[in-house]
Amino acid sequence: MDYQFKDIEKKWQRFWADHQTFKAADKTTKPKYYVLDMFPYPSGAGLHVGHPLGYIASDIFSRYKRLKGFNVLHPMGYDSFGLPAEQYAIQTGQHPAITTEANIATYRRQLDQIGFSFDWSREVRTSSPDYYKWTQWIFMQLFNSWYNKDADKAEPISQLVAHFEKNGSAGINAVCDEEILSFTADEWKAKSTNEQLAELLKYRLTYLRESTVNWCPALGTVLANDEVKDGFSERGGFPVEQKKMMQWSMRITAYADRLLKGLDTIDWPEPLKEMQRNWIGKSVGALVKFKVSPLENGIGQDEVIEVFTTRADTIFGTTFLVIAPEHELVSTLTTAEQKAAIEAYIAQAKKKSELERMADAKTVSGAFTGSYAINPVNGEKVQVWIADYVLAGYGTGAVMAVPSGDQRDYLFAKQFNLPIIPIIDIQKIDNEADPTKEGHYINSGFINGLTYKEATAAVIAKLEELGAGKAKVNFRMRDAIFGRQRYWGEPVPVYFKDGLPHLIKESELPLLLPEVDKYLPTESGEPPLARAEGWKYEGARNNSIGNKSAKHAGEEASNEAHLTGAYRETADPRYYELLKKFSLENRKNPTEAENILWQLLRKDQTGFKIRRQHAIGLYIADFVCLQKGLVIELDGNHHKLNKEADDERTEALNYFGFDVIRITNEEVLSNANDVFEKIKEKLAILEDRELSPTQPSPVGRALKKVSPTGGDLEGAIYDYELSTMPGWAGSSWYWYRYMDAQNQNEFASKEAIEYWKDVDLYIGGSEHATGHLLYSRFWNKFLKDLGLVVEEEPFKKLINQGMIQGVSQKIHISTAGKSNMNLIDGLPVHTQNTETFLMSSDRRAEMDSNESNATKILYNTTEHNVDIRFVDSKTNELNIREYIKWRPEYENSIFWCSGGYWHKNEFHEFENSNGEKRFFTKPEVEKMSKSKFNVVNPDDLIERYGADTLRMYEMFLGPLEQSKPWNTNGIEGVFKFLRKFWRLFHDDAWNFNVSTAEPTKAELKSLHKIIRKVEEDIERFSFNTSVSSFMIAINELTDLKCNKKSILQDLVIILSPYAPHICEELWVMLGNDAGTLSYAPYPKFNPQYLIEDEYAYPISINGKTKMNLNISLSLEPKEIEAAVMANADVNKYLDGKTPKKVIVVKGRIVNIVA
RNA sequence: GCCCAGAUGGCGGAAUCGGUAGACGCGUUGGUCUCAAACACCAAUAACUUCACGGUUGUGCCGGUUCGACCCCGGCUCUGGGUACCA
Repeated sequence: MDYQFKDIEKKWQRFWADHQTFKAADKTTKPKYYVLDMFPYPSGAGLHVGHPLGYIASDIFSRYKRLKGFNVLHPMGYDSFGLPAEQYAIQTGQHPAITTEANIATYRRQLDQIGFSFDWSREVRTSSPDYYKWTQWIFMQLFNSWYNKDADKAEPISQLVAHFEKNGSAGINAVCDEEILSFTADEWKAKSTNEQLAELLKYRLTYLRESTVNWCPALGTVLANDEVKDGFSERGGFPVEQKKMMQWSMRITAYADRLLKGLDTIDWPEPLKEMQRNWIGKSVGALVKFKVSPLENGIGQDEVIEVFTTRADTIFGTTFLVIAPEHELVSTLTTAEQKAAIEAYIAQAKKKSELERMADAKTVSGAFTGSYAINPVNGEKVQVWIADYVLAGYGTGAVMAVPSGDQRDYLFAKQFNLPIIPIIDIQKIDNEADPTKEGHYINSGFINGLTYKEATAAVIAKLEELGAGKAKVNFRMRDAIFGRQRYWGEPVPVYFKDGLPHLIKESELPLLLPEVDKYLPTESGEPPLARAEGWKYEGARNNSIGNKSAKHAGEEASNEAHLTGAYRETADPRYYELLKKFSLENRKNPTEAENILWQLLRKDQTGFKIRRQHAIGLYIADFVCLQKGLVIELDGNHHKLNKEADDERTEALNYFGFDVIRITNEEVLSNANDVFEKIKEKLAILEDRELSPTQPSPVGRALKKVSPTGGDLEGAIYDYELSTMPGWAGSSWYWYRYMDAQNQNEFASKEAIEYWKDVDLYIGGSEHATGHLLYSRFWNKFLKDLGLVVEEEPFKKLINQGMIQGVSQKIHISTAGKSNMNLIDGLPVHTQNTETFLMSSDRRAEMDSNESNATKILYNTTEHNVDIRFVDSKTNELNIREYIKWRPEYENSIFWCSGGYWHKNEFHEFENSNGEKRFFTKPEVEKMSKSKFNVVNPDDLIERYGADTLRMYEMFLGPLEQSKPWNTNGIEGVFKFLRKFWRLFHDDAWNFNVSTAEPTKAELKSLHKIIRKVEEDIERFSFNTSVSSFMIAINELTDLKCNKKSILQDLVIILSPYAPHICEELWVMLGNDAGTLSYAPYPKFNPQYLIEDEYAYPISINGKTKMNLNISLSLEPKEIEAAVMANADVNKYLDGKTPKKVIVVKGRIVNIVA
């Protein structure tokens, strides 16, 4: 039978699934090999041909390693939390879990039909509670750890507490916040629990702090630095602004040095390592303190400006200081005369958006504060300026400006006429700064005459002696923000009590993601999780609730409230005592109006319970009916509030779900009964308020329940953290889960981790360079510090597969729509109000190069993408009929070619034209994407050629690591190759026909050439060249008419990683057991078969090859030279000249210098 | 601006250690088969030149090292990626 790829592929895919052929063993004597693909996000768009590229490479490698006798772990799963599903949920109301599920199904179907050898029994999904339980668990370990710089590793926070109890804060060398307290052991013990917790938060590896974040209003979330491009969100391209928010952060900076050093130990592409190095941004320099020269009024006394510099050696060239506009000393240092200028500058700098600042990078701006600082090494007074080229977030937010050595300082000095002092003898500073480190110092006090190295050491020593500075290493990398104001992510296993974060119990994991009515922030800007009803942590009840999920605890609480009818309201606990005091005082001293109204409202006279002076959030309502959610406010002399404040109260109360009616004191005093009736009416029409006493406060999340008149409800319910973890949380440890995916007790067992250790080969895109790949290394190092994993680096060898771009087809369409064209005397002519025209690319090019600008303007067109289905990829000819079906608005349009035009399916030829009748589009390489209509779907190709052809063709395209445009044109060549391979096993009538005869020398040579070649190629990940070699081998064997079983069987094994389906089929036809091919031993290369007696030496004269000469390989160079010189043809080329020299490289070449 | 990677026929690419540049595939051209088309098969295919044998040029550009350079060195140009007032 001919090669029936469809049946074969289906059959074997089912066989592999049914027999779990690729299940990795847990206990084995085989050496392990772990091949991993970067975690895919299952997007709704499905796969295009670019996606499987890396998977095919890793699959070939995995299959190859199995043949080589390794126990291979090659898993696949889904990074299934993330923005696209959530965006879709917002638009459609569809739960992201459902969308995700559907996307995964599509993804899986597409993966399966390519024939990957994944061990699906280990599949993981980050959005599954079984999985994110452990993401939350790792978060808890981070929370419970601090970084001990002396030990250079993370340690349990309990060790830190033990130290505090014994020695106080002395002797601790930690990576922590800047504002830590100093205390003795006794002082520590005297602190309240909350004070202690607040202090410990400054040390924890995951901690809360107010950070300036990239806030994207359109997405309603905070973005990581690498998710922001040029002031816009990478996803969606929405504007991003800076905003201060309380955020969870990860103290990745603790690991900065180890992350940097580790790069030298791993086999990754150099550009990728370089990106990480830049991102970490280590700079070695010094911290220098400049004392502020006090003003006449004494202001600035004792103030010090700290600067960071990498060129301490240039300190004598400092002619002014520049501090960031946001620097904390700006207001202190600004003199009265300069105040206006400084304020104006700050206002202007604030207004500038990120984008404008970037566009503006060349213009120099700044303002003088009026103050001076003193250079510690020479006592000179220098001016202190502010300028936005100094960034508040880097170093100390202040620089010592050395205009002779730093270009930005130089431009600044020129702009504002500040002095420029040369400090190195060979410095050339006439036109620009010269940052040289060569030469000897001048104008530099005690370092005059020294060289760079000597000077740097001398300056730092001097600074230390003066107490004015010290050597310091600075990192560009910032701690990573670890919260997203989003729904579709892991909940943070934290609740708040007294405004402080506490972990839930380990036994309560996973903290399930609650259901919400909408996937949007609340009206007050709280994250979507604030919408979850009854989603609260119930502290005191925990013991009785036991292991039940926290969501259940919340439900129970609200059920109970229903039973008792207890409508209760939340007061802000931070102000609870104060609020209680005020409300009691108010109650004791009511105004006259209040008193009158209270007599009418009390004791259920309205039919409902009314409370007075009751705290809600930060406010004390005059009267409130909690059941109906009605607040009655008395305005007048009592409150002395202006209208604005009243409105604010109303808004806040509305937010809590209350209606507010306002009554003036006069109304009550003049006619109390009318007011009473009005209130009764209002109460009658209002529905009962929903029993969800859980709305968060806009003033703070740390709410707890208090009774209406005060008094803490014991066993209170606490708020959970409402933000969720960022996308990188789940992917920062997933490779460990694959080692032991079903484990219910640990994220992975010790045995599994000790066996699999790390990823031997990791394949994926370089877009993860500063995100996933950095965070993963960070978490891995942390887990290692805790003794949970064994390797310092998780990904030993990494390969970036290149991007596959699409080829778009562009069409030129008249700009102004139906206004530009008419047909006059059979020629398209520009007039008004007629038809659109479309221009063939050759016509457009012709017009652009030959005709006047006026014509070009007249026939102005814009480029539009055409679906590539309507274009012949070889000729770029557009199928106009099909195109019109797709875009019916162009049904009556004119399709203008170089030799005429098409109109309503008729071609009108121009007179005397020899131009084209065909309508061409313009191909252009760009990103493959649905919106560009240039997506090539692997499903279509598999339908036409089969998975084996697709796999081999993707590899054949070119080097794995190189980016390249997809072009389907060559795929037939690969298909032909497979068919030719199939043919080797069959006679002319397609009957299976294999001979058991002994192979010939030539056949063995072909076989062993390919065995060695493929082995070498796979080991260096050069898959494209091995496909070529297969073609050569099959061509050779076809020429030899080889159908020897011993040759073909080995060939089946070595080809099977590339084209597994056809090989499985042939393997069985050759008489082997089904399913044994995947673990067959790789054929052993025998160099004996390649030994030659003769070699066709290329003979070159002066380096130019002229001819080949067969010479025995046993001859030595001298003999070869003699043989060559004796040859008649060689002498013909020499044309009588005597050679000056003859170079002979045995087995390589002969070169005659004439 | 800085850092990194790359540039080879009409196209994708090969040349693994400084040793025959253009393997393999696509496309194109010619041929066989066919009533015809498709498929399949055979042959040619870097450019220039020559009826042909052959000759000349040729791996982005300029120069160097070497018996010999796509490969090593120096200086540029262009393309792609990363990154940015980082002190």
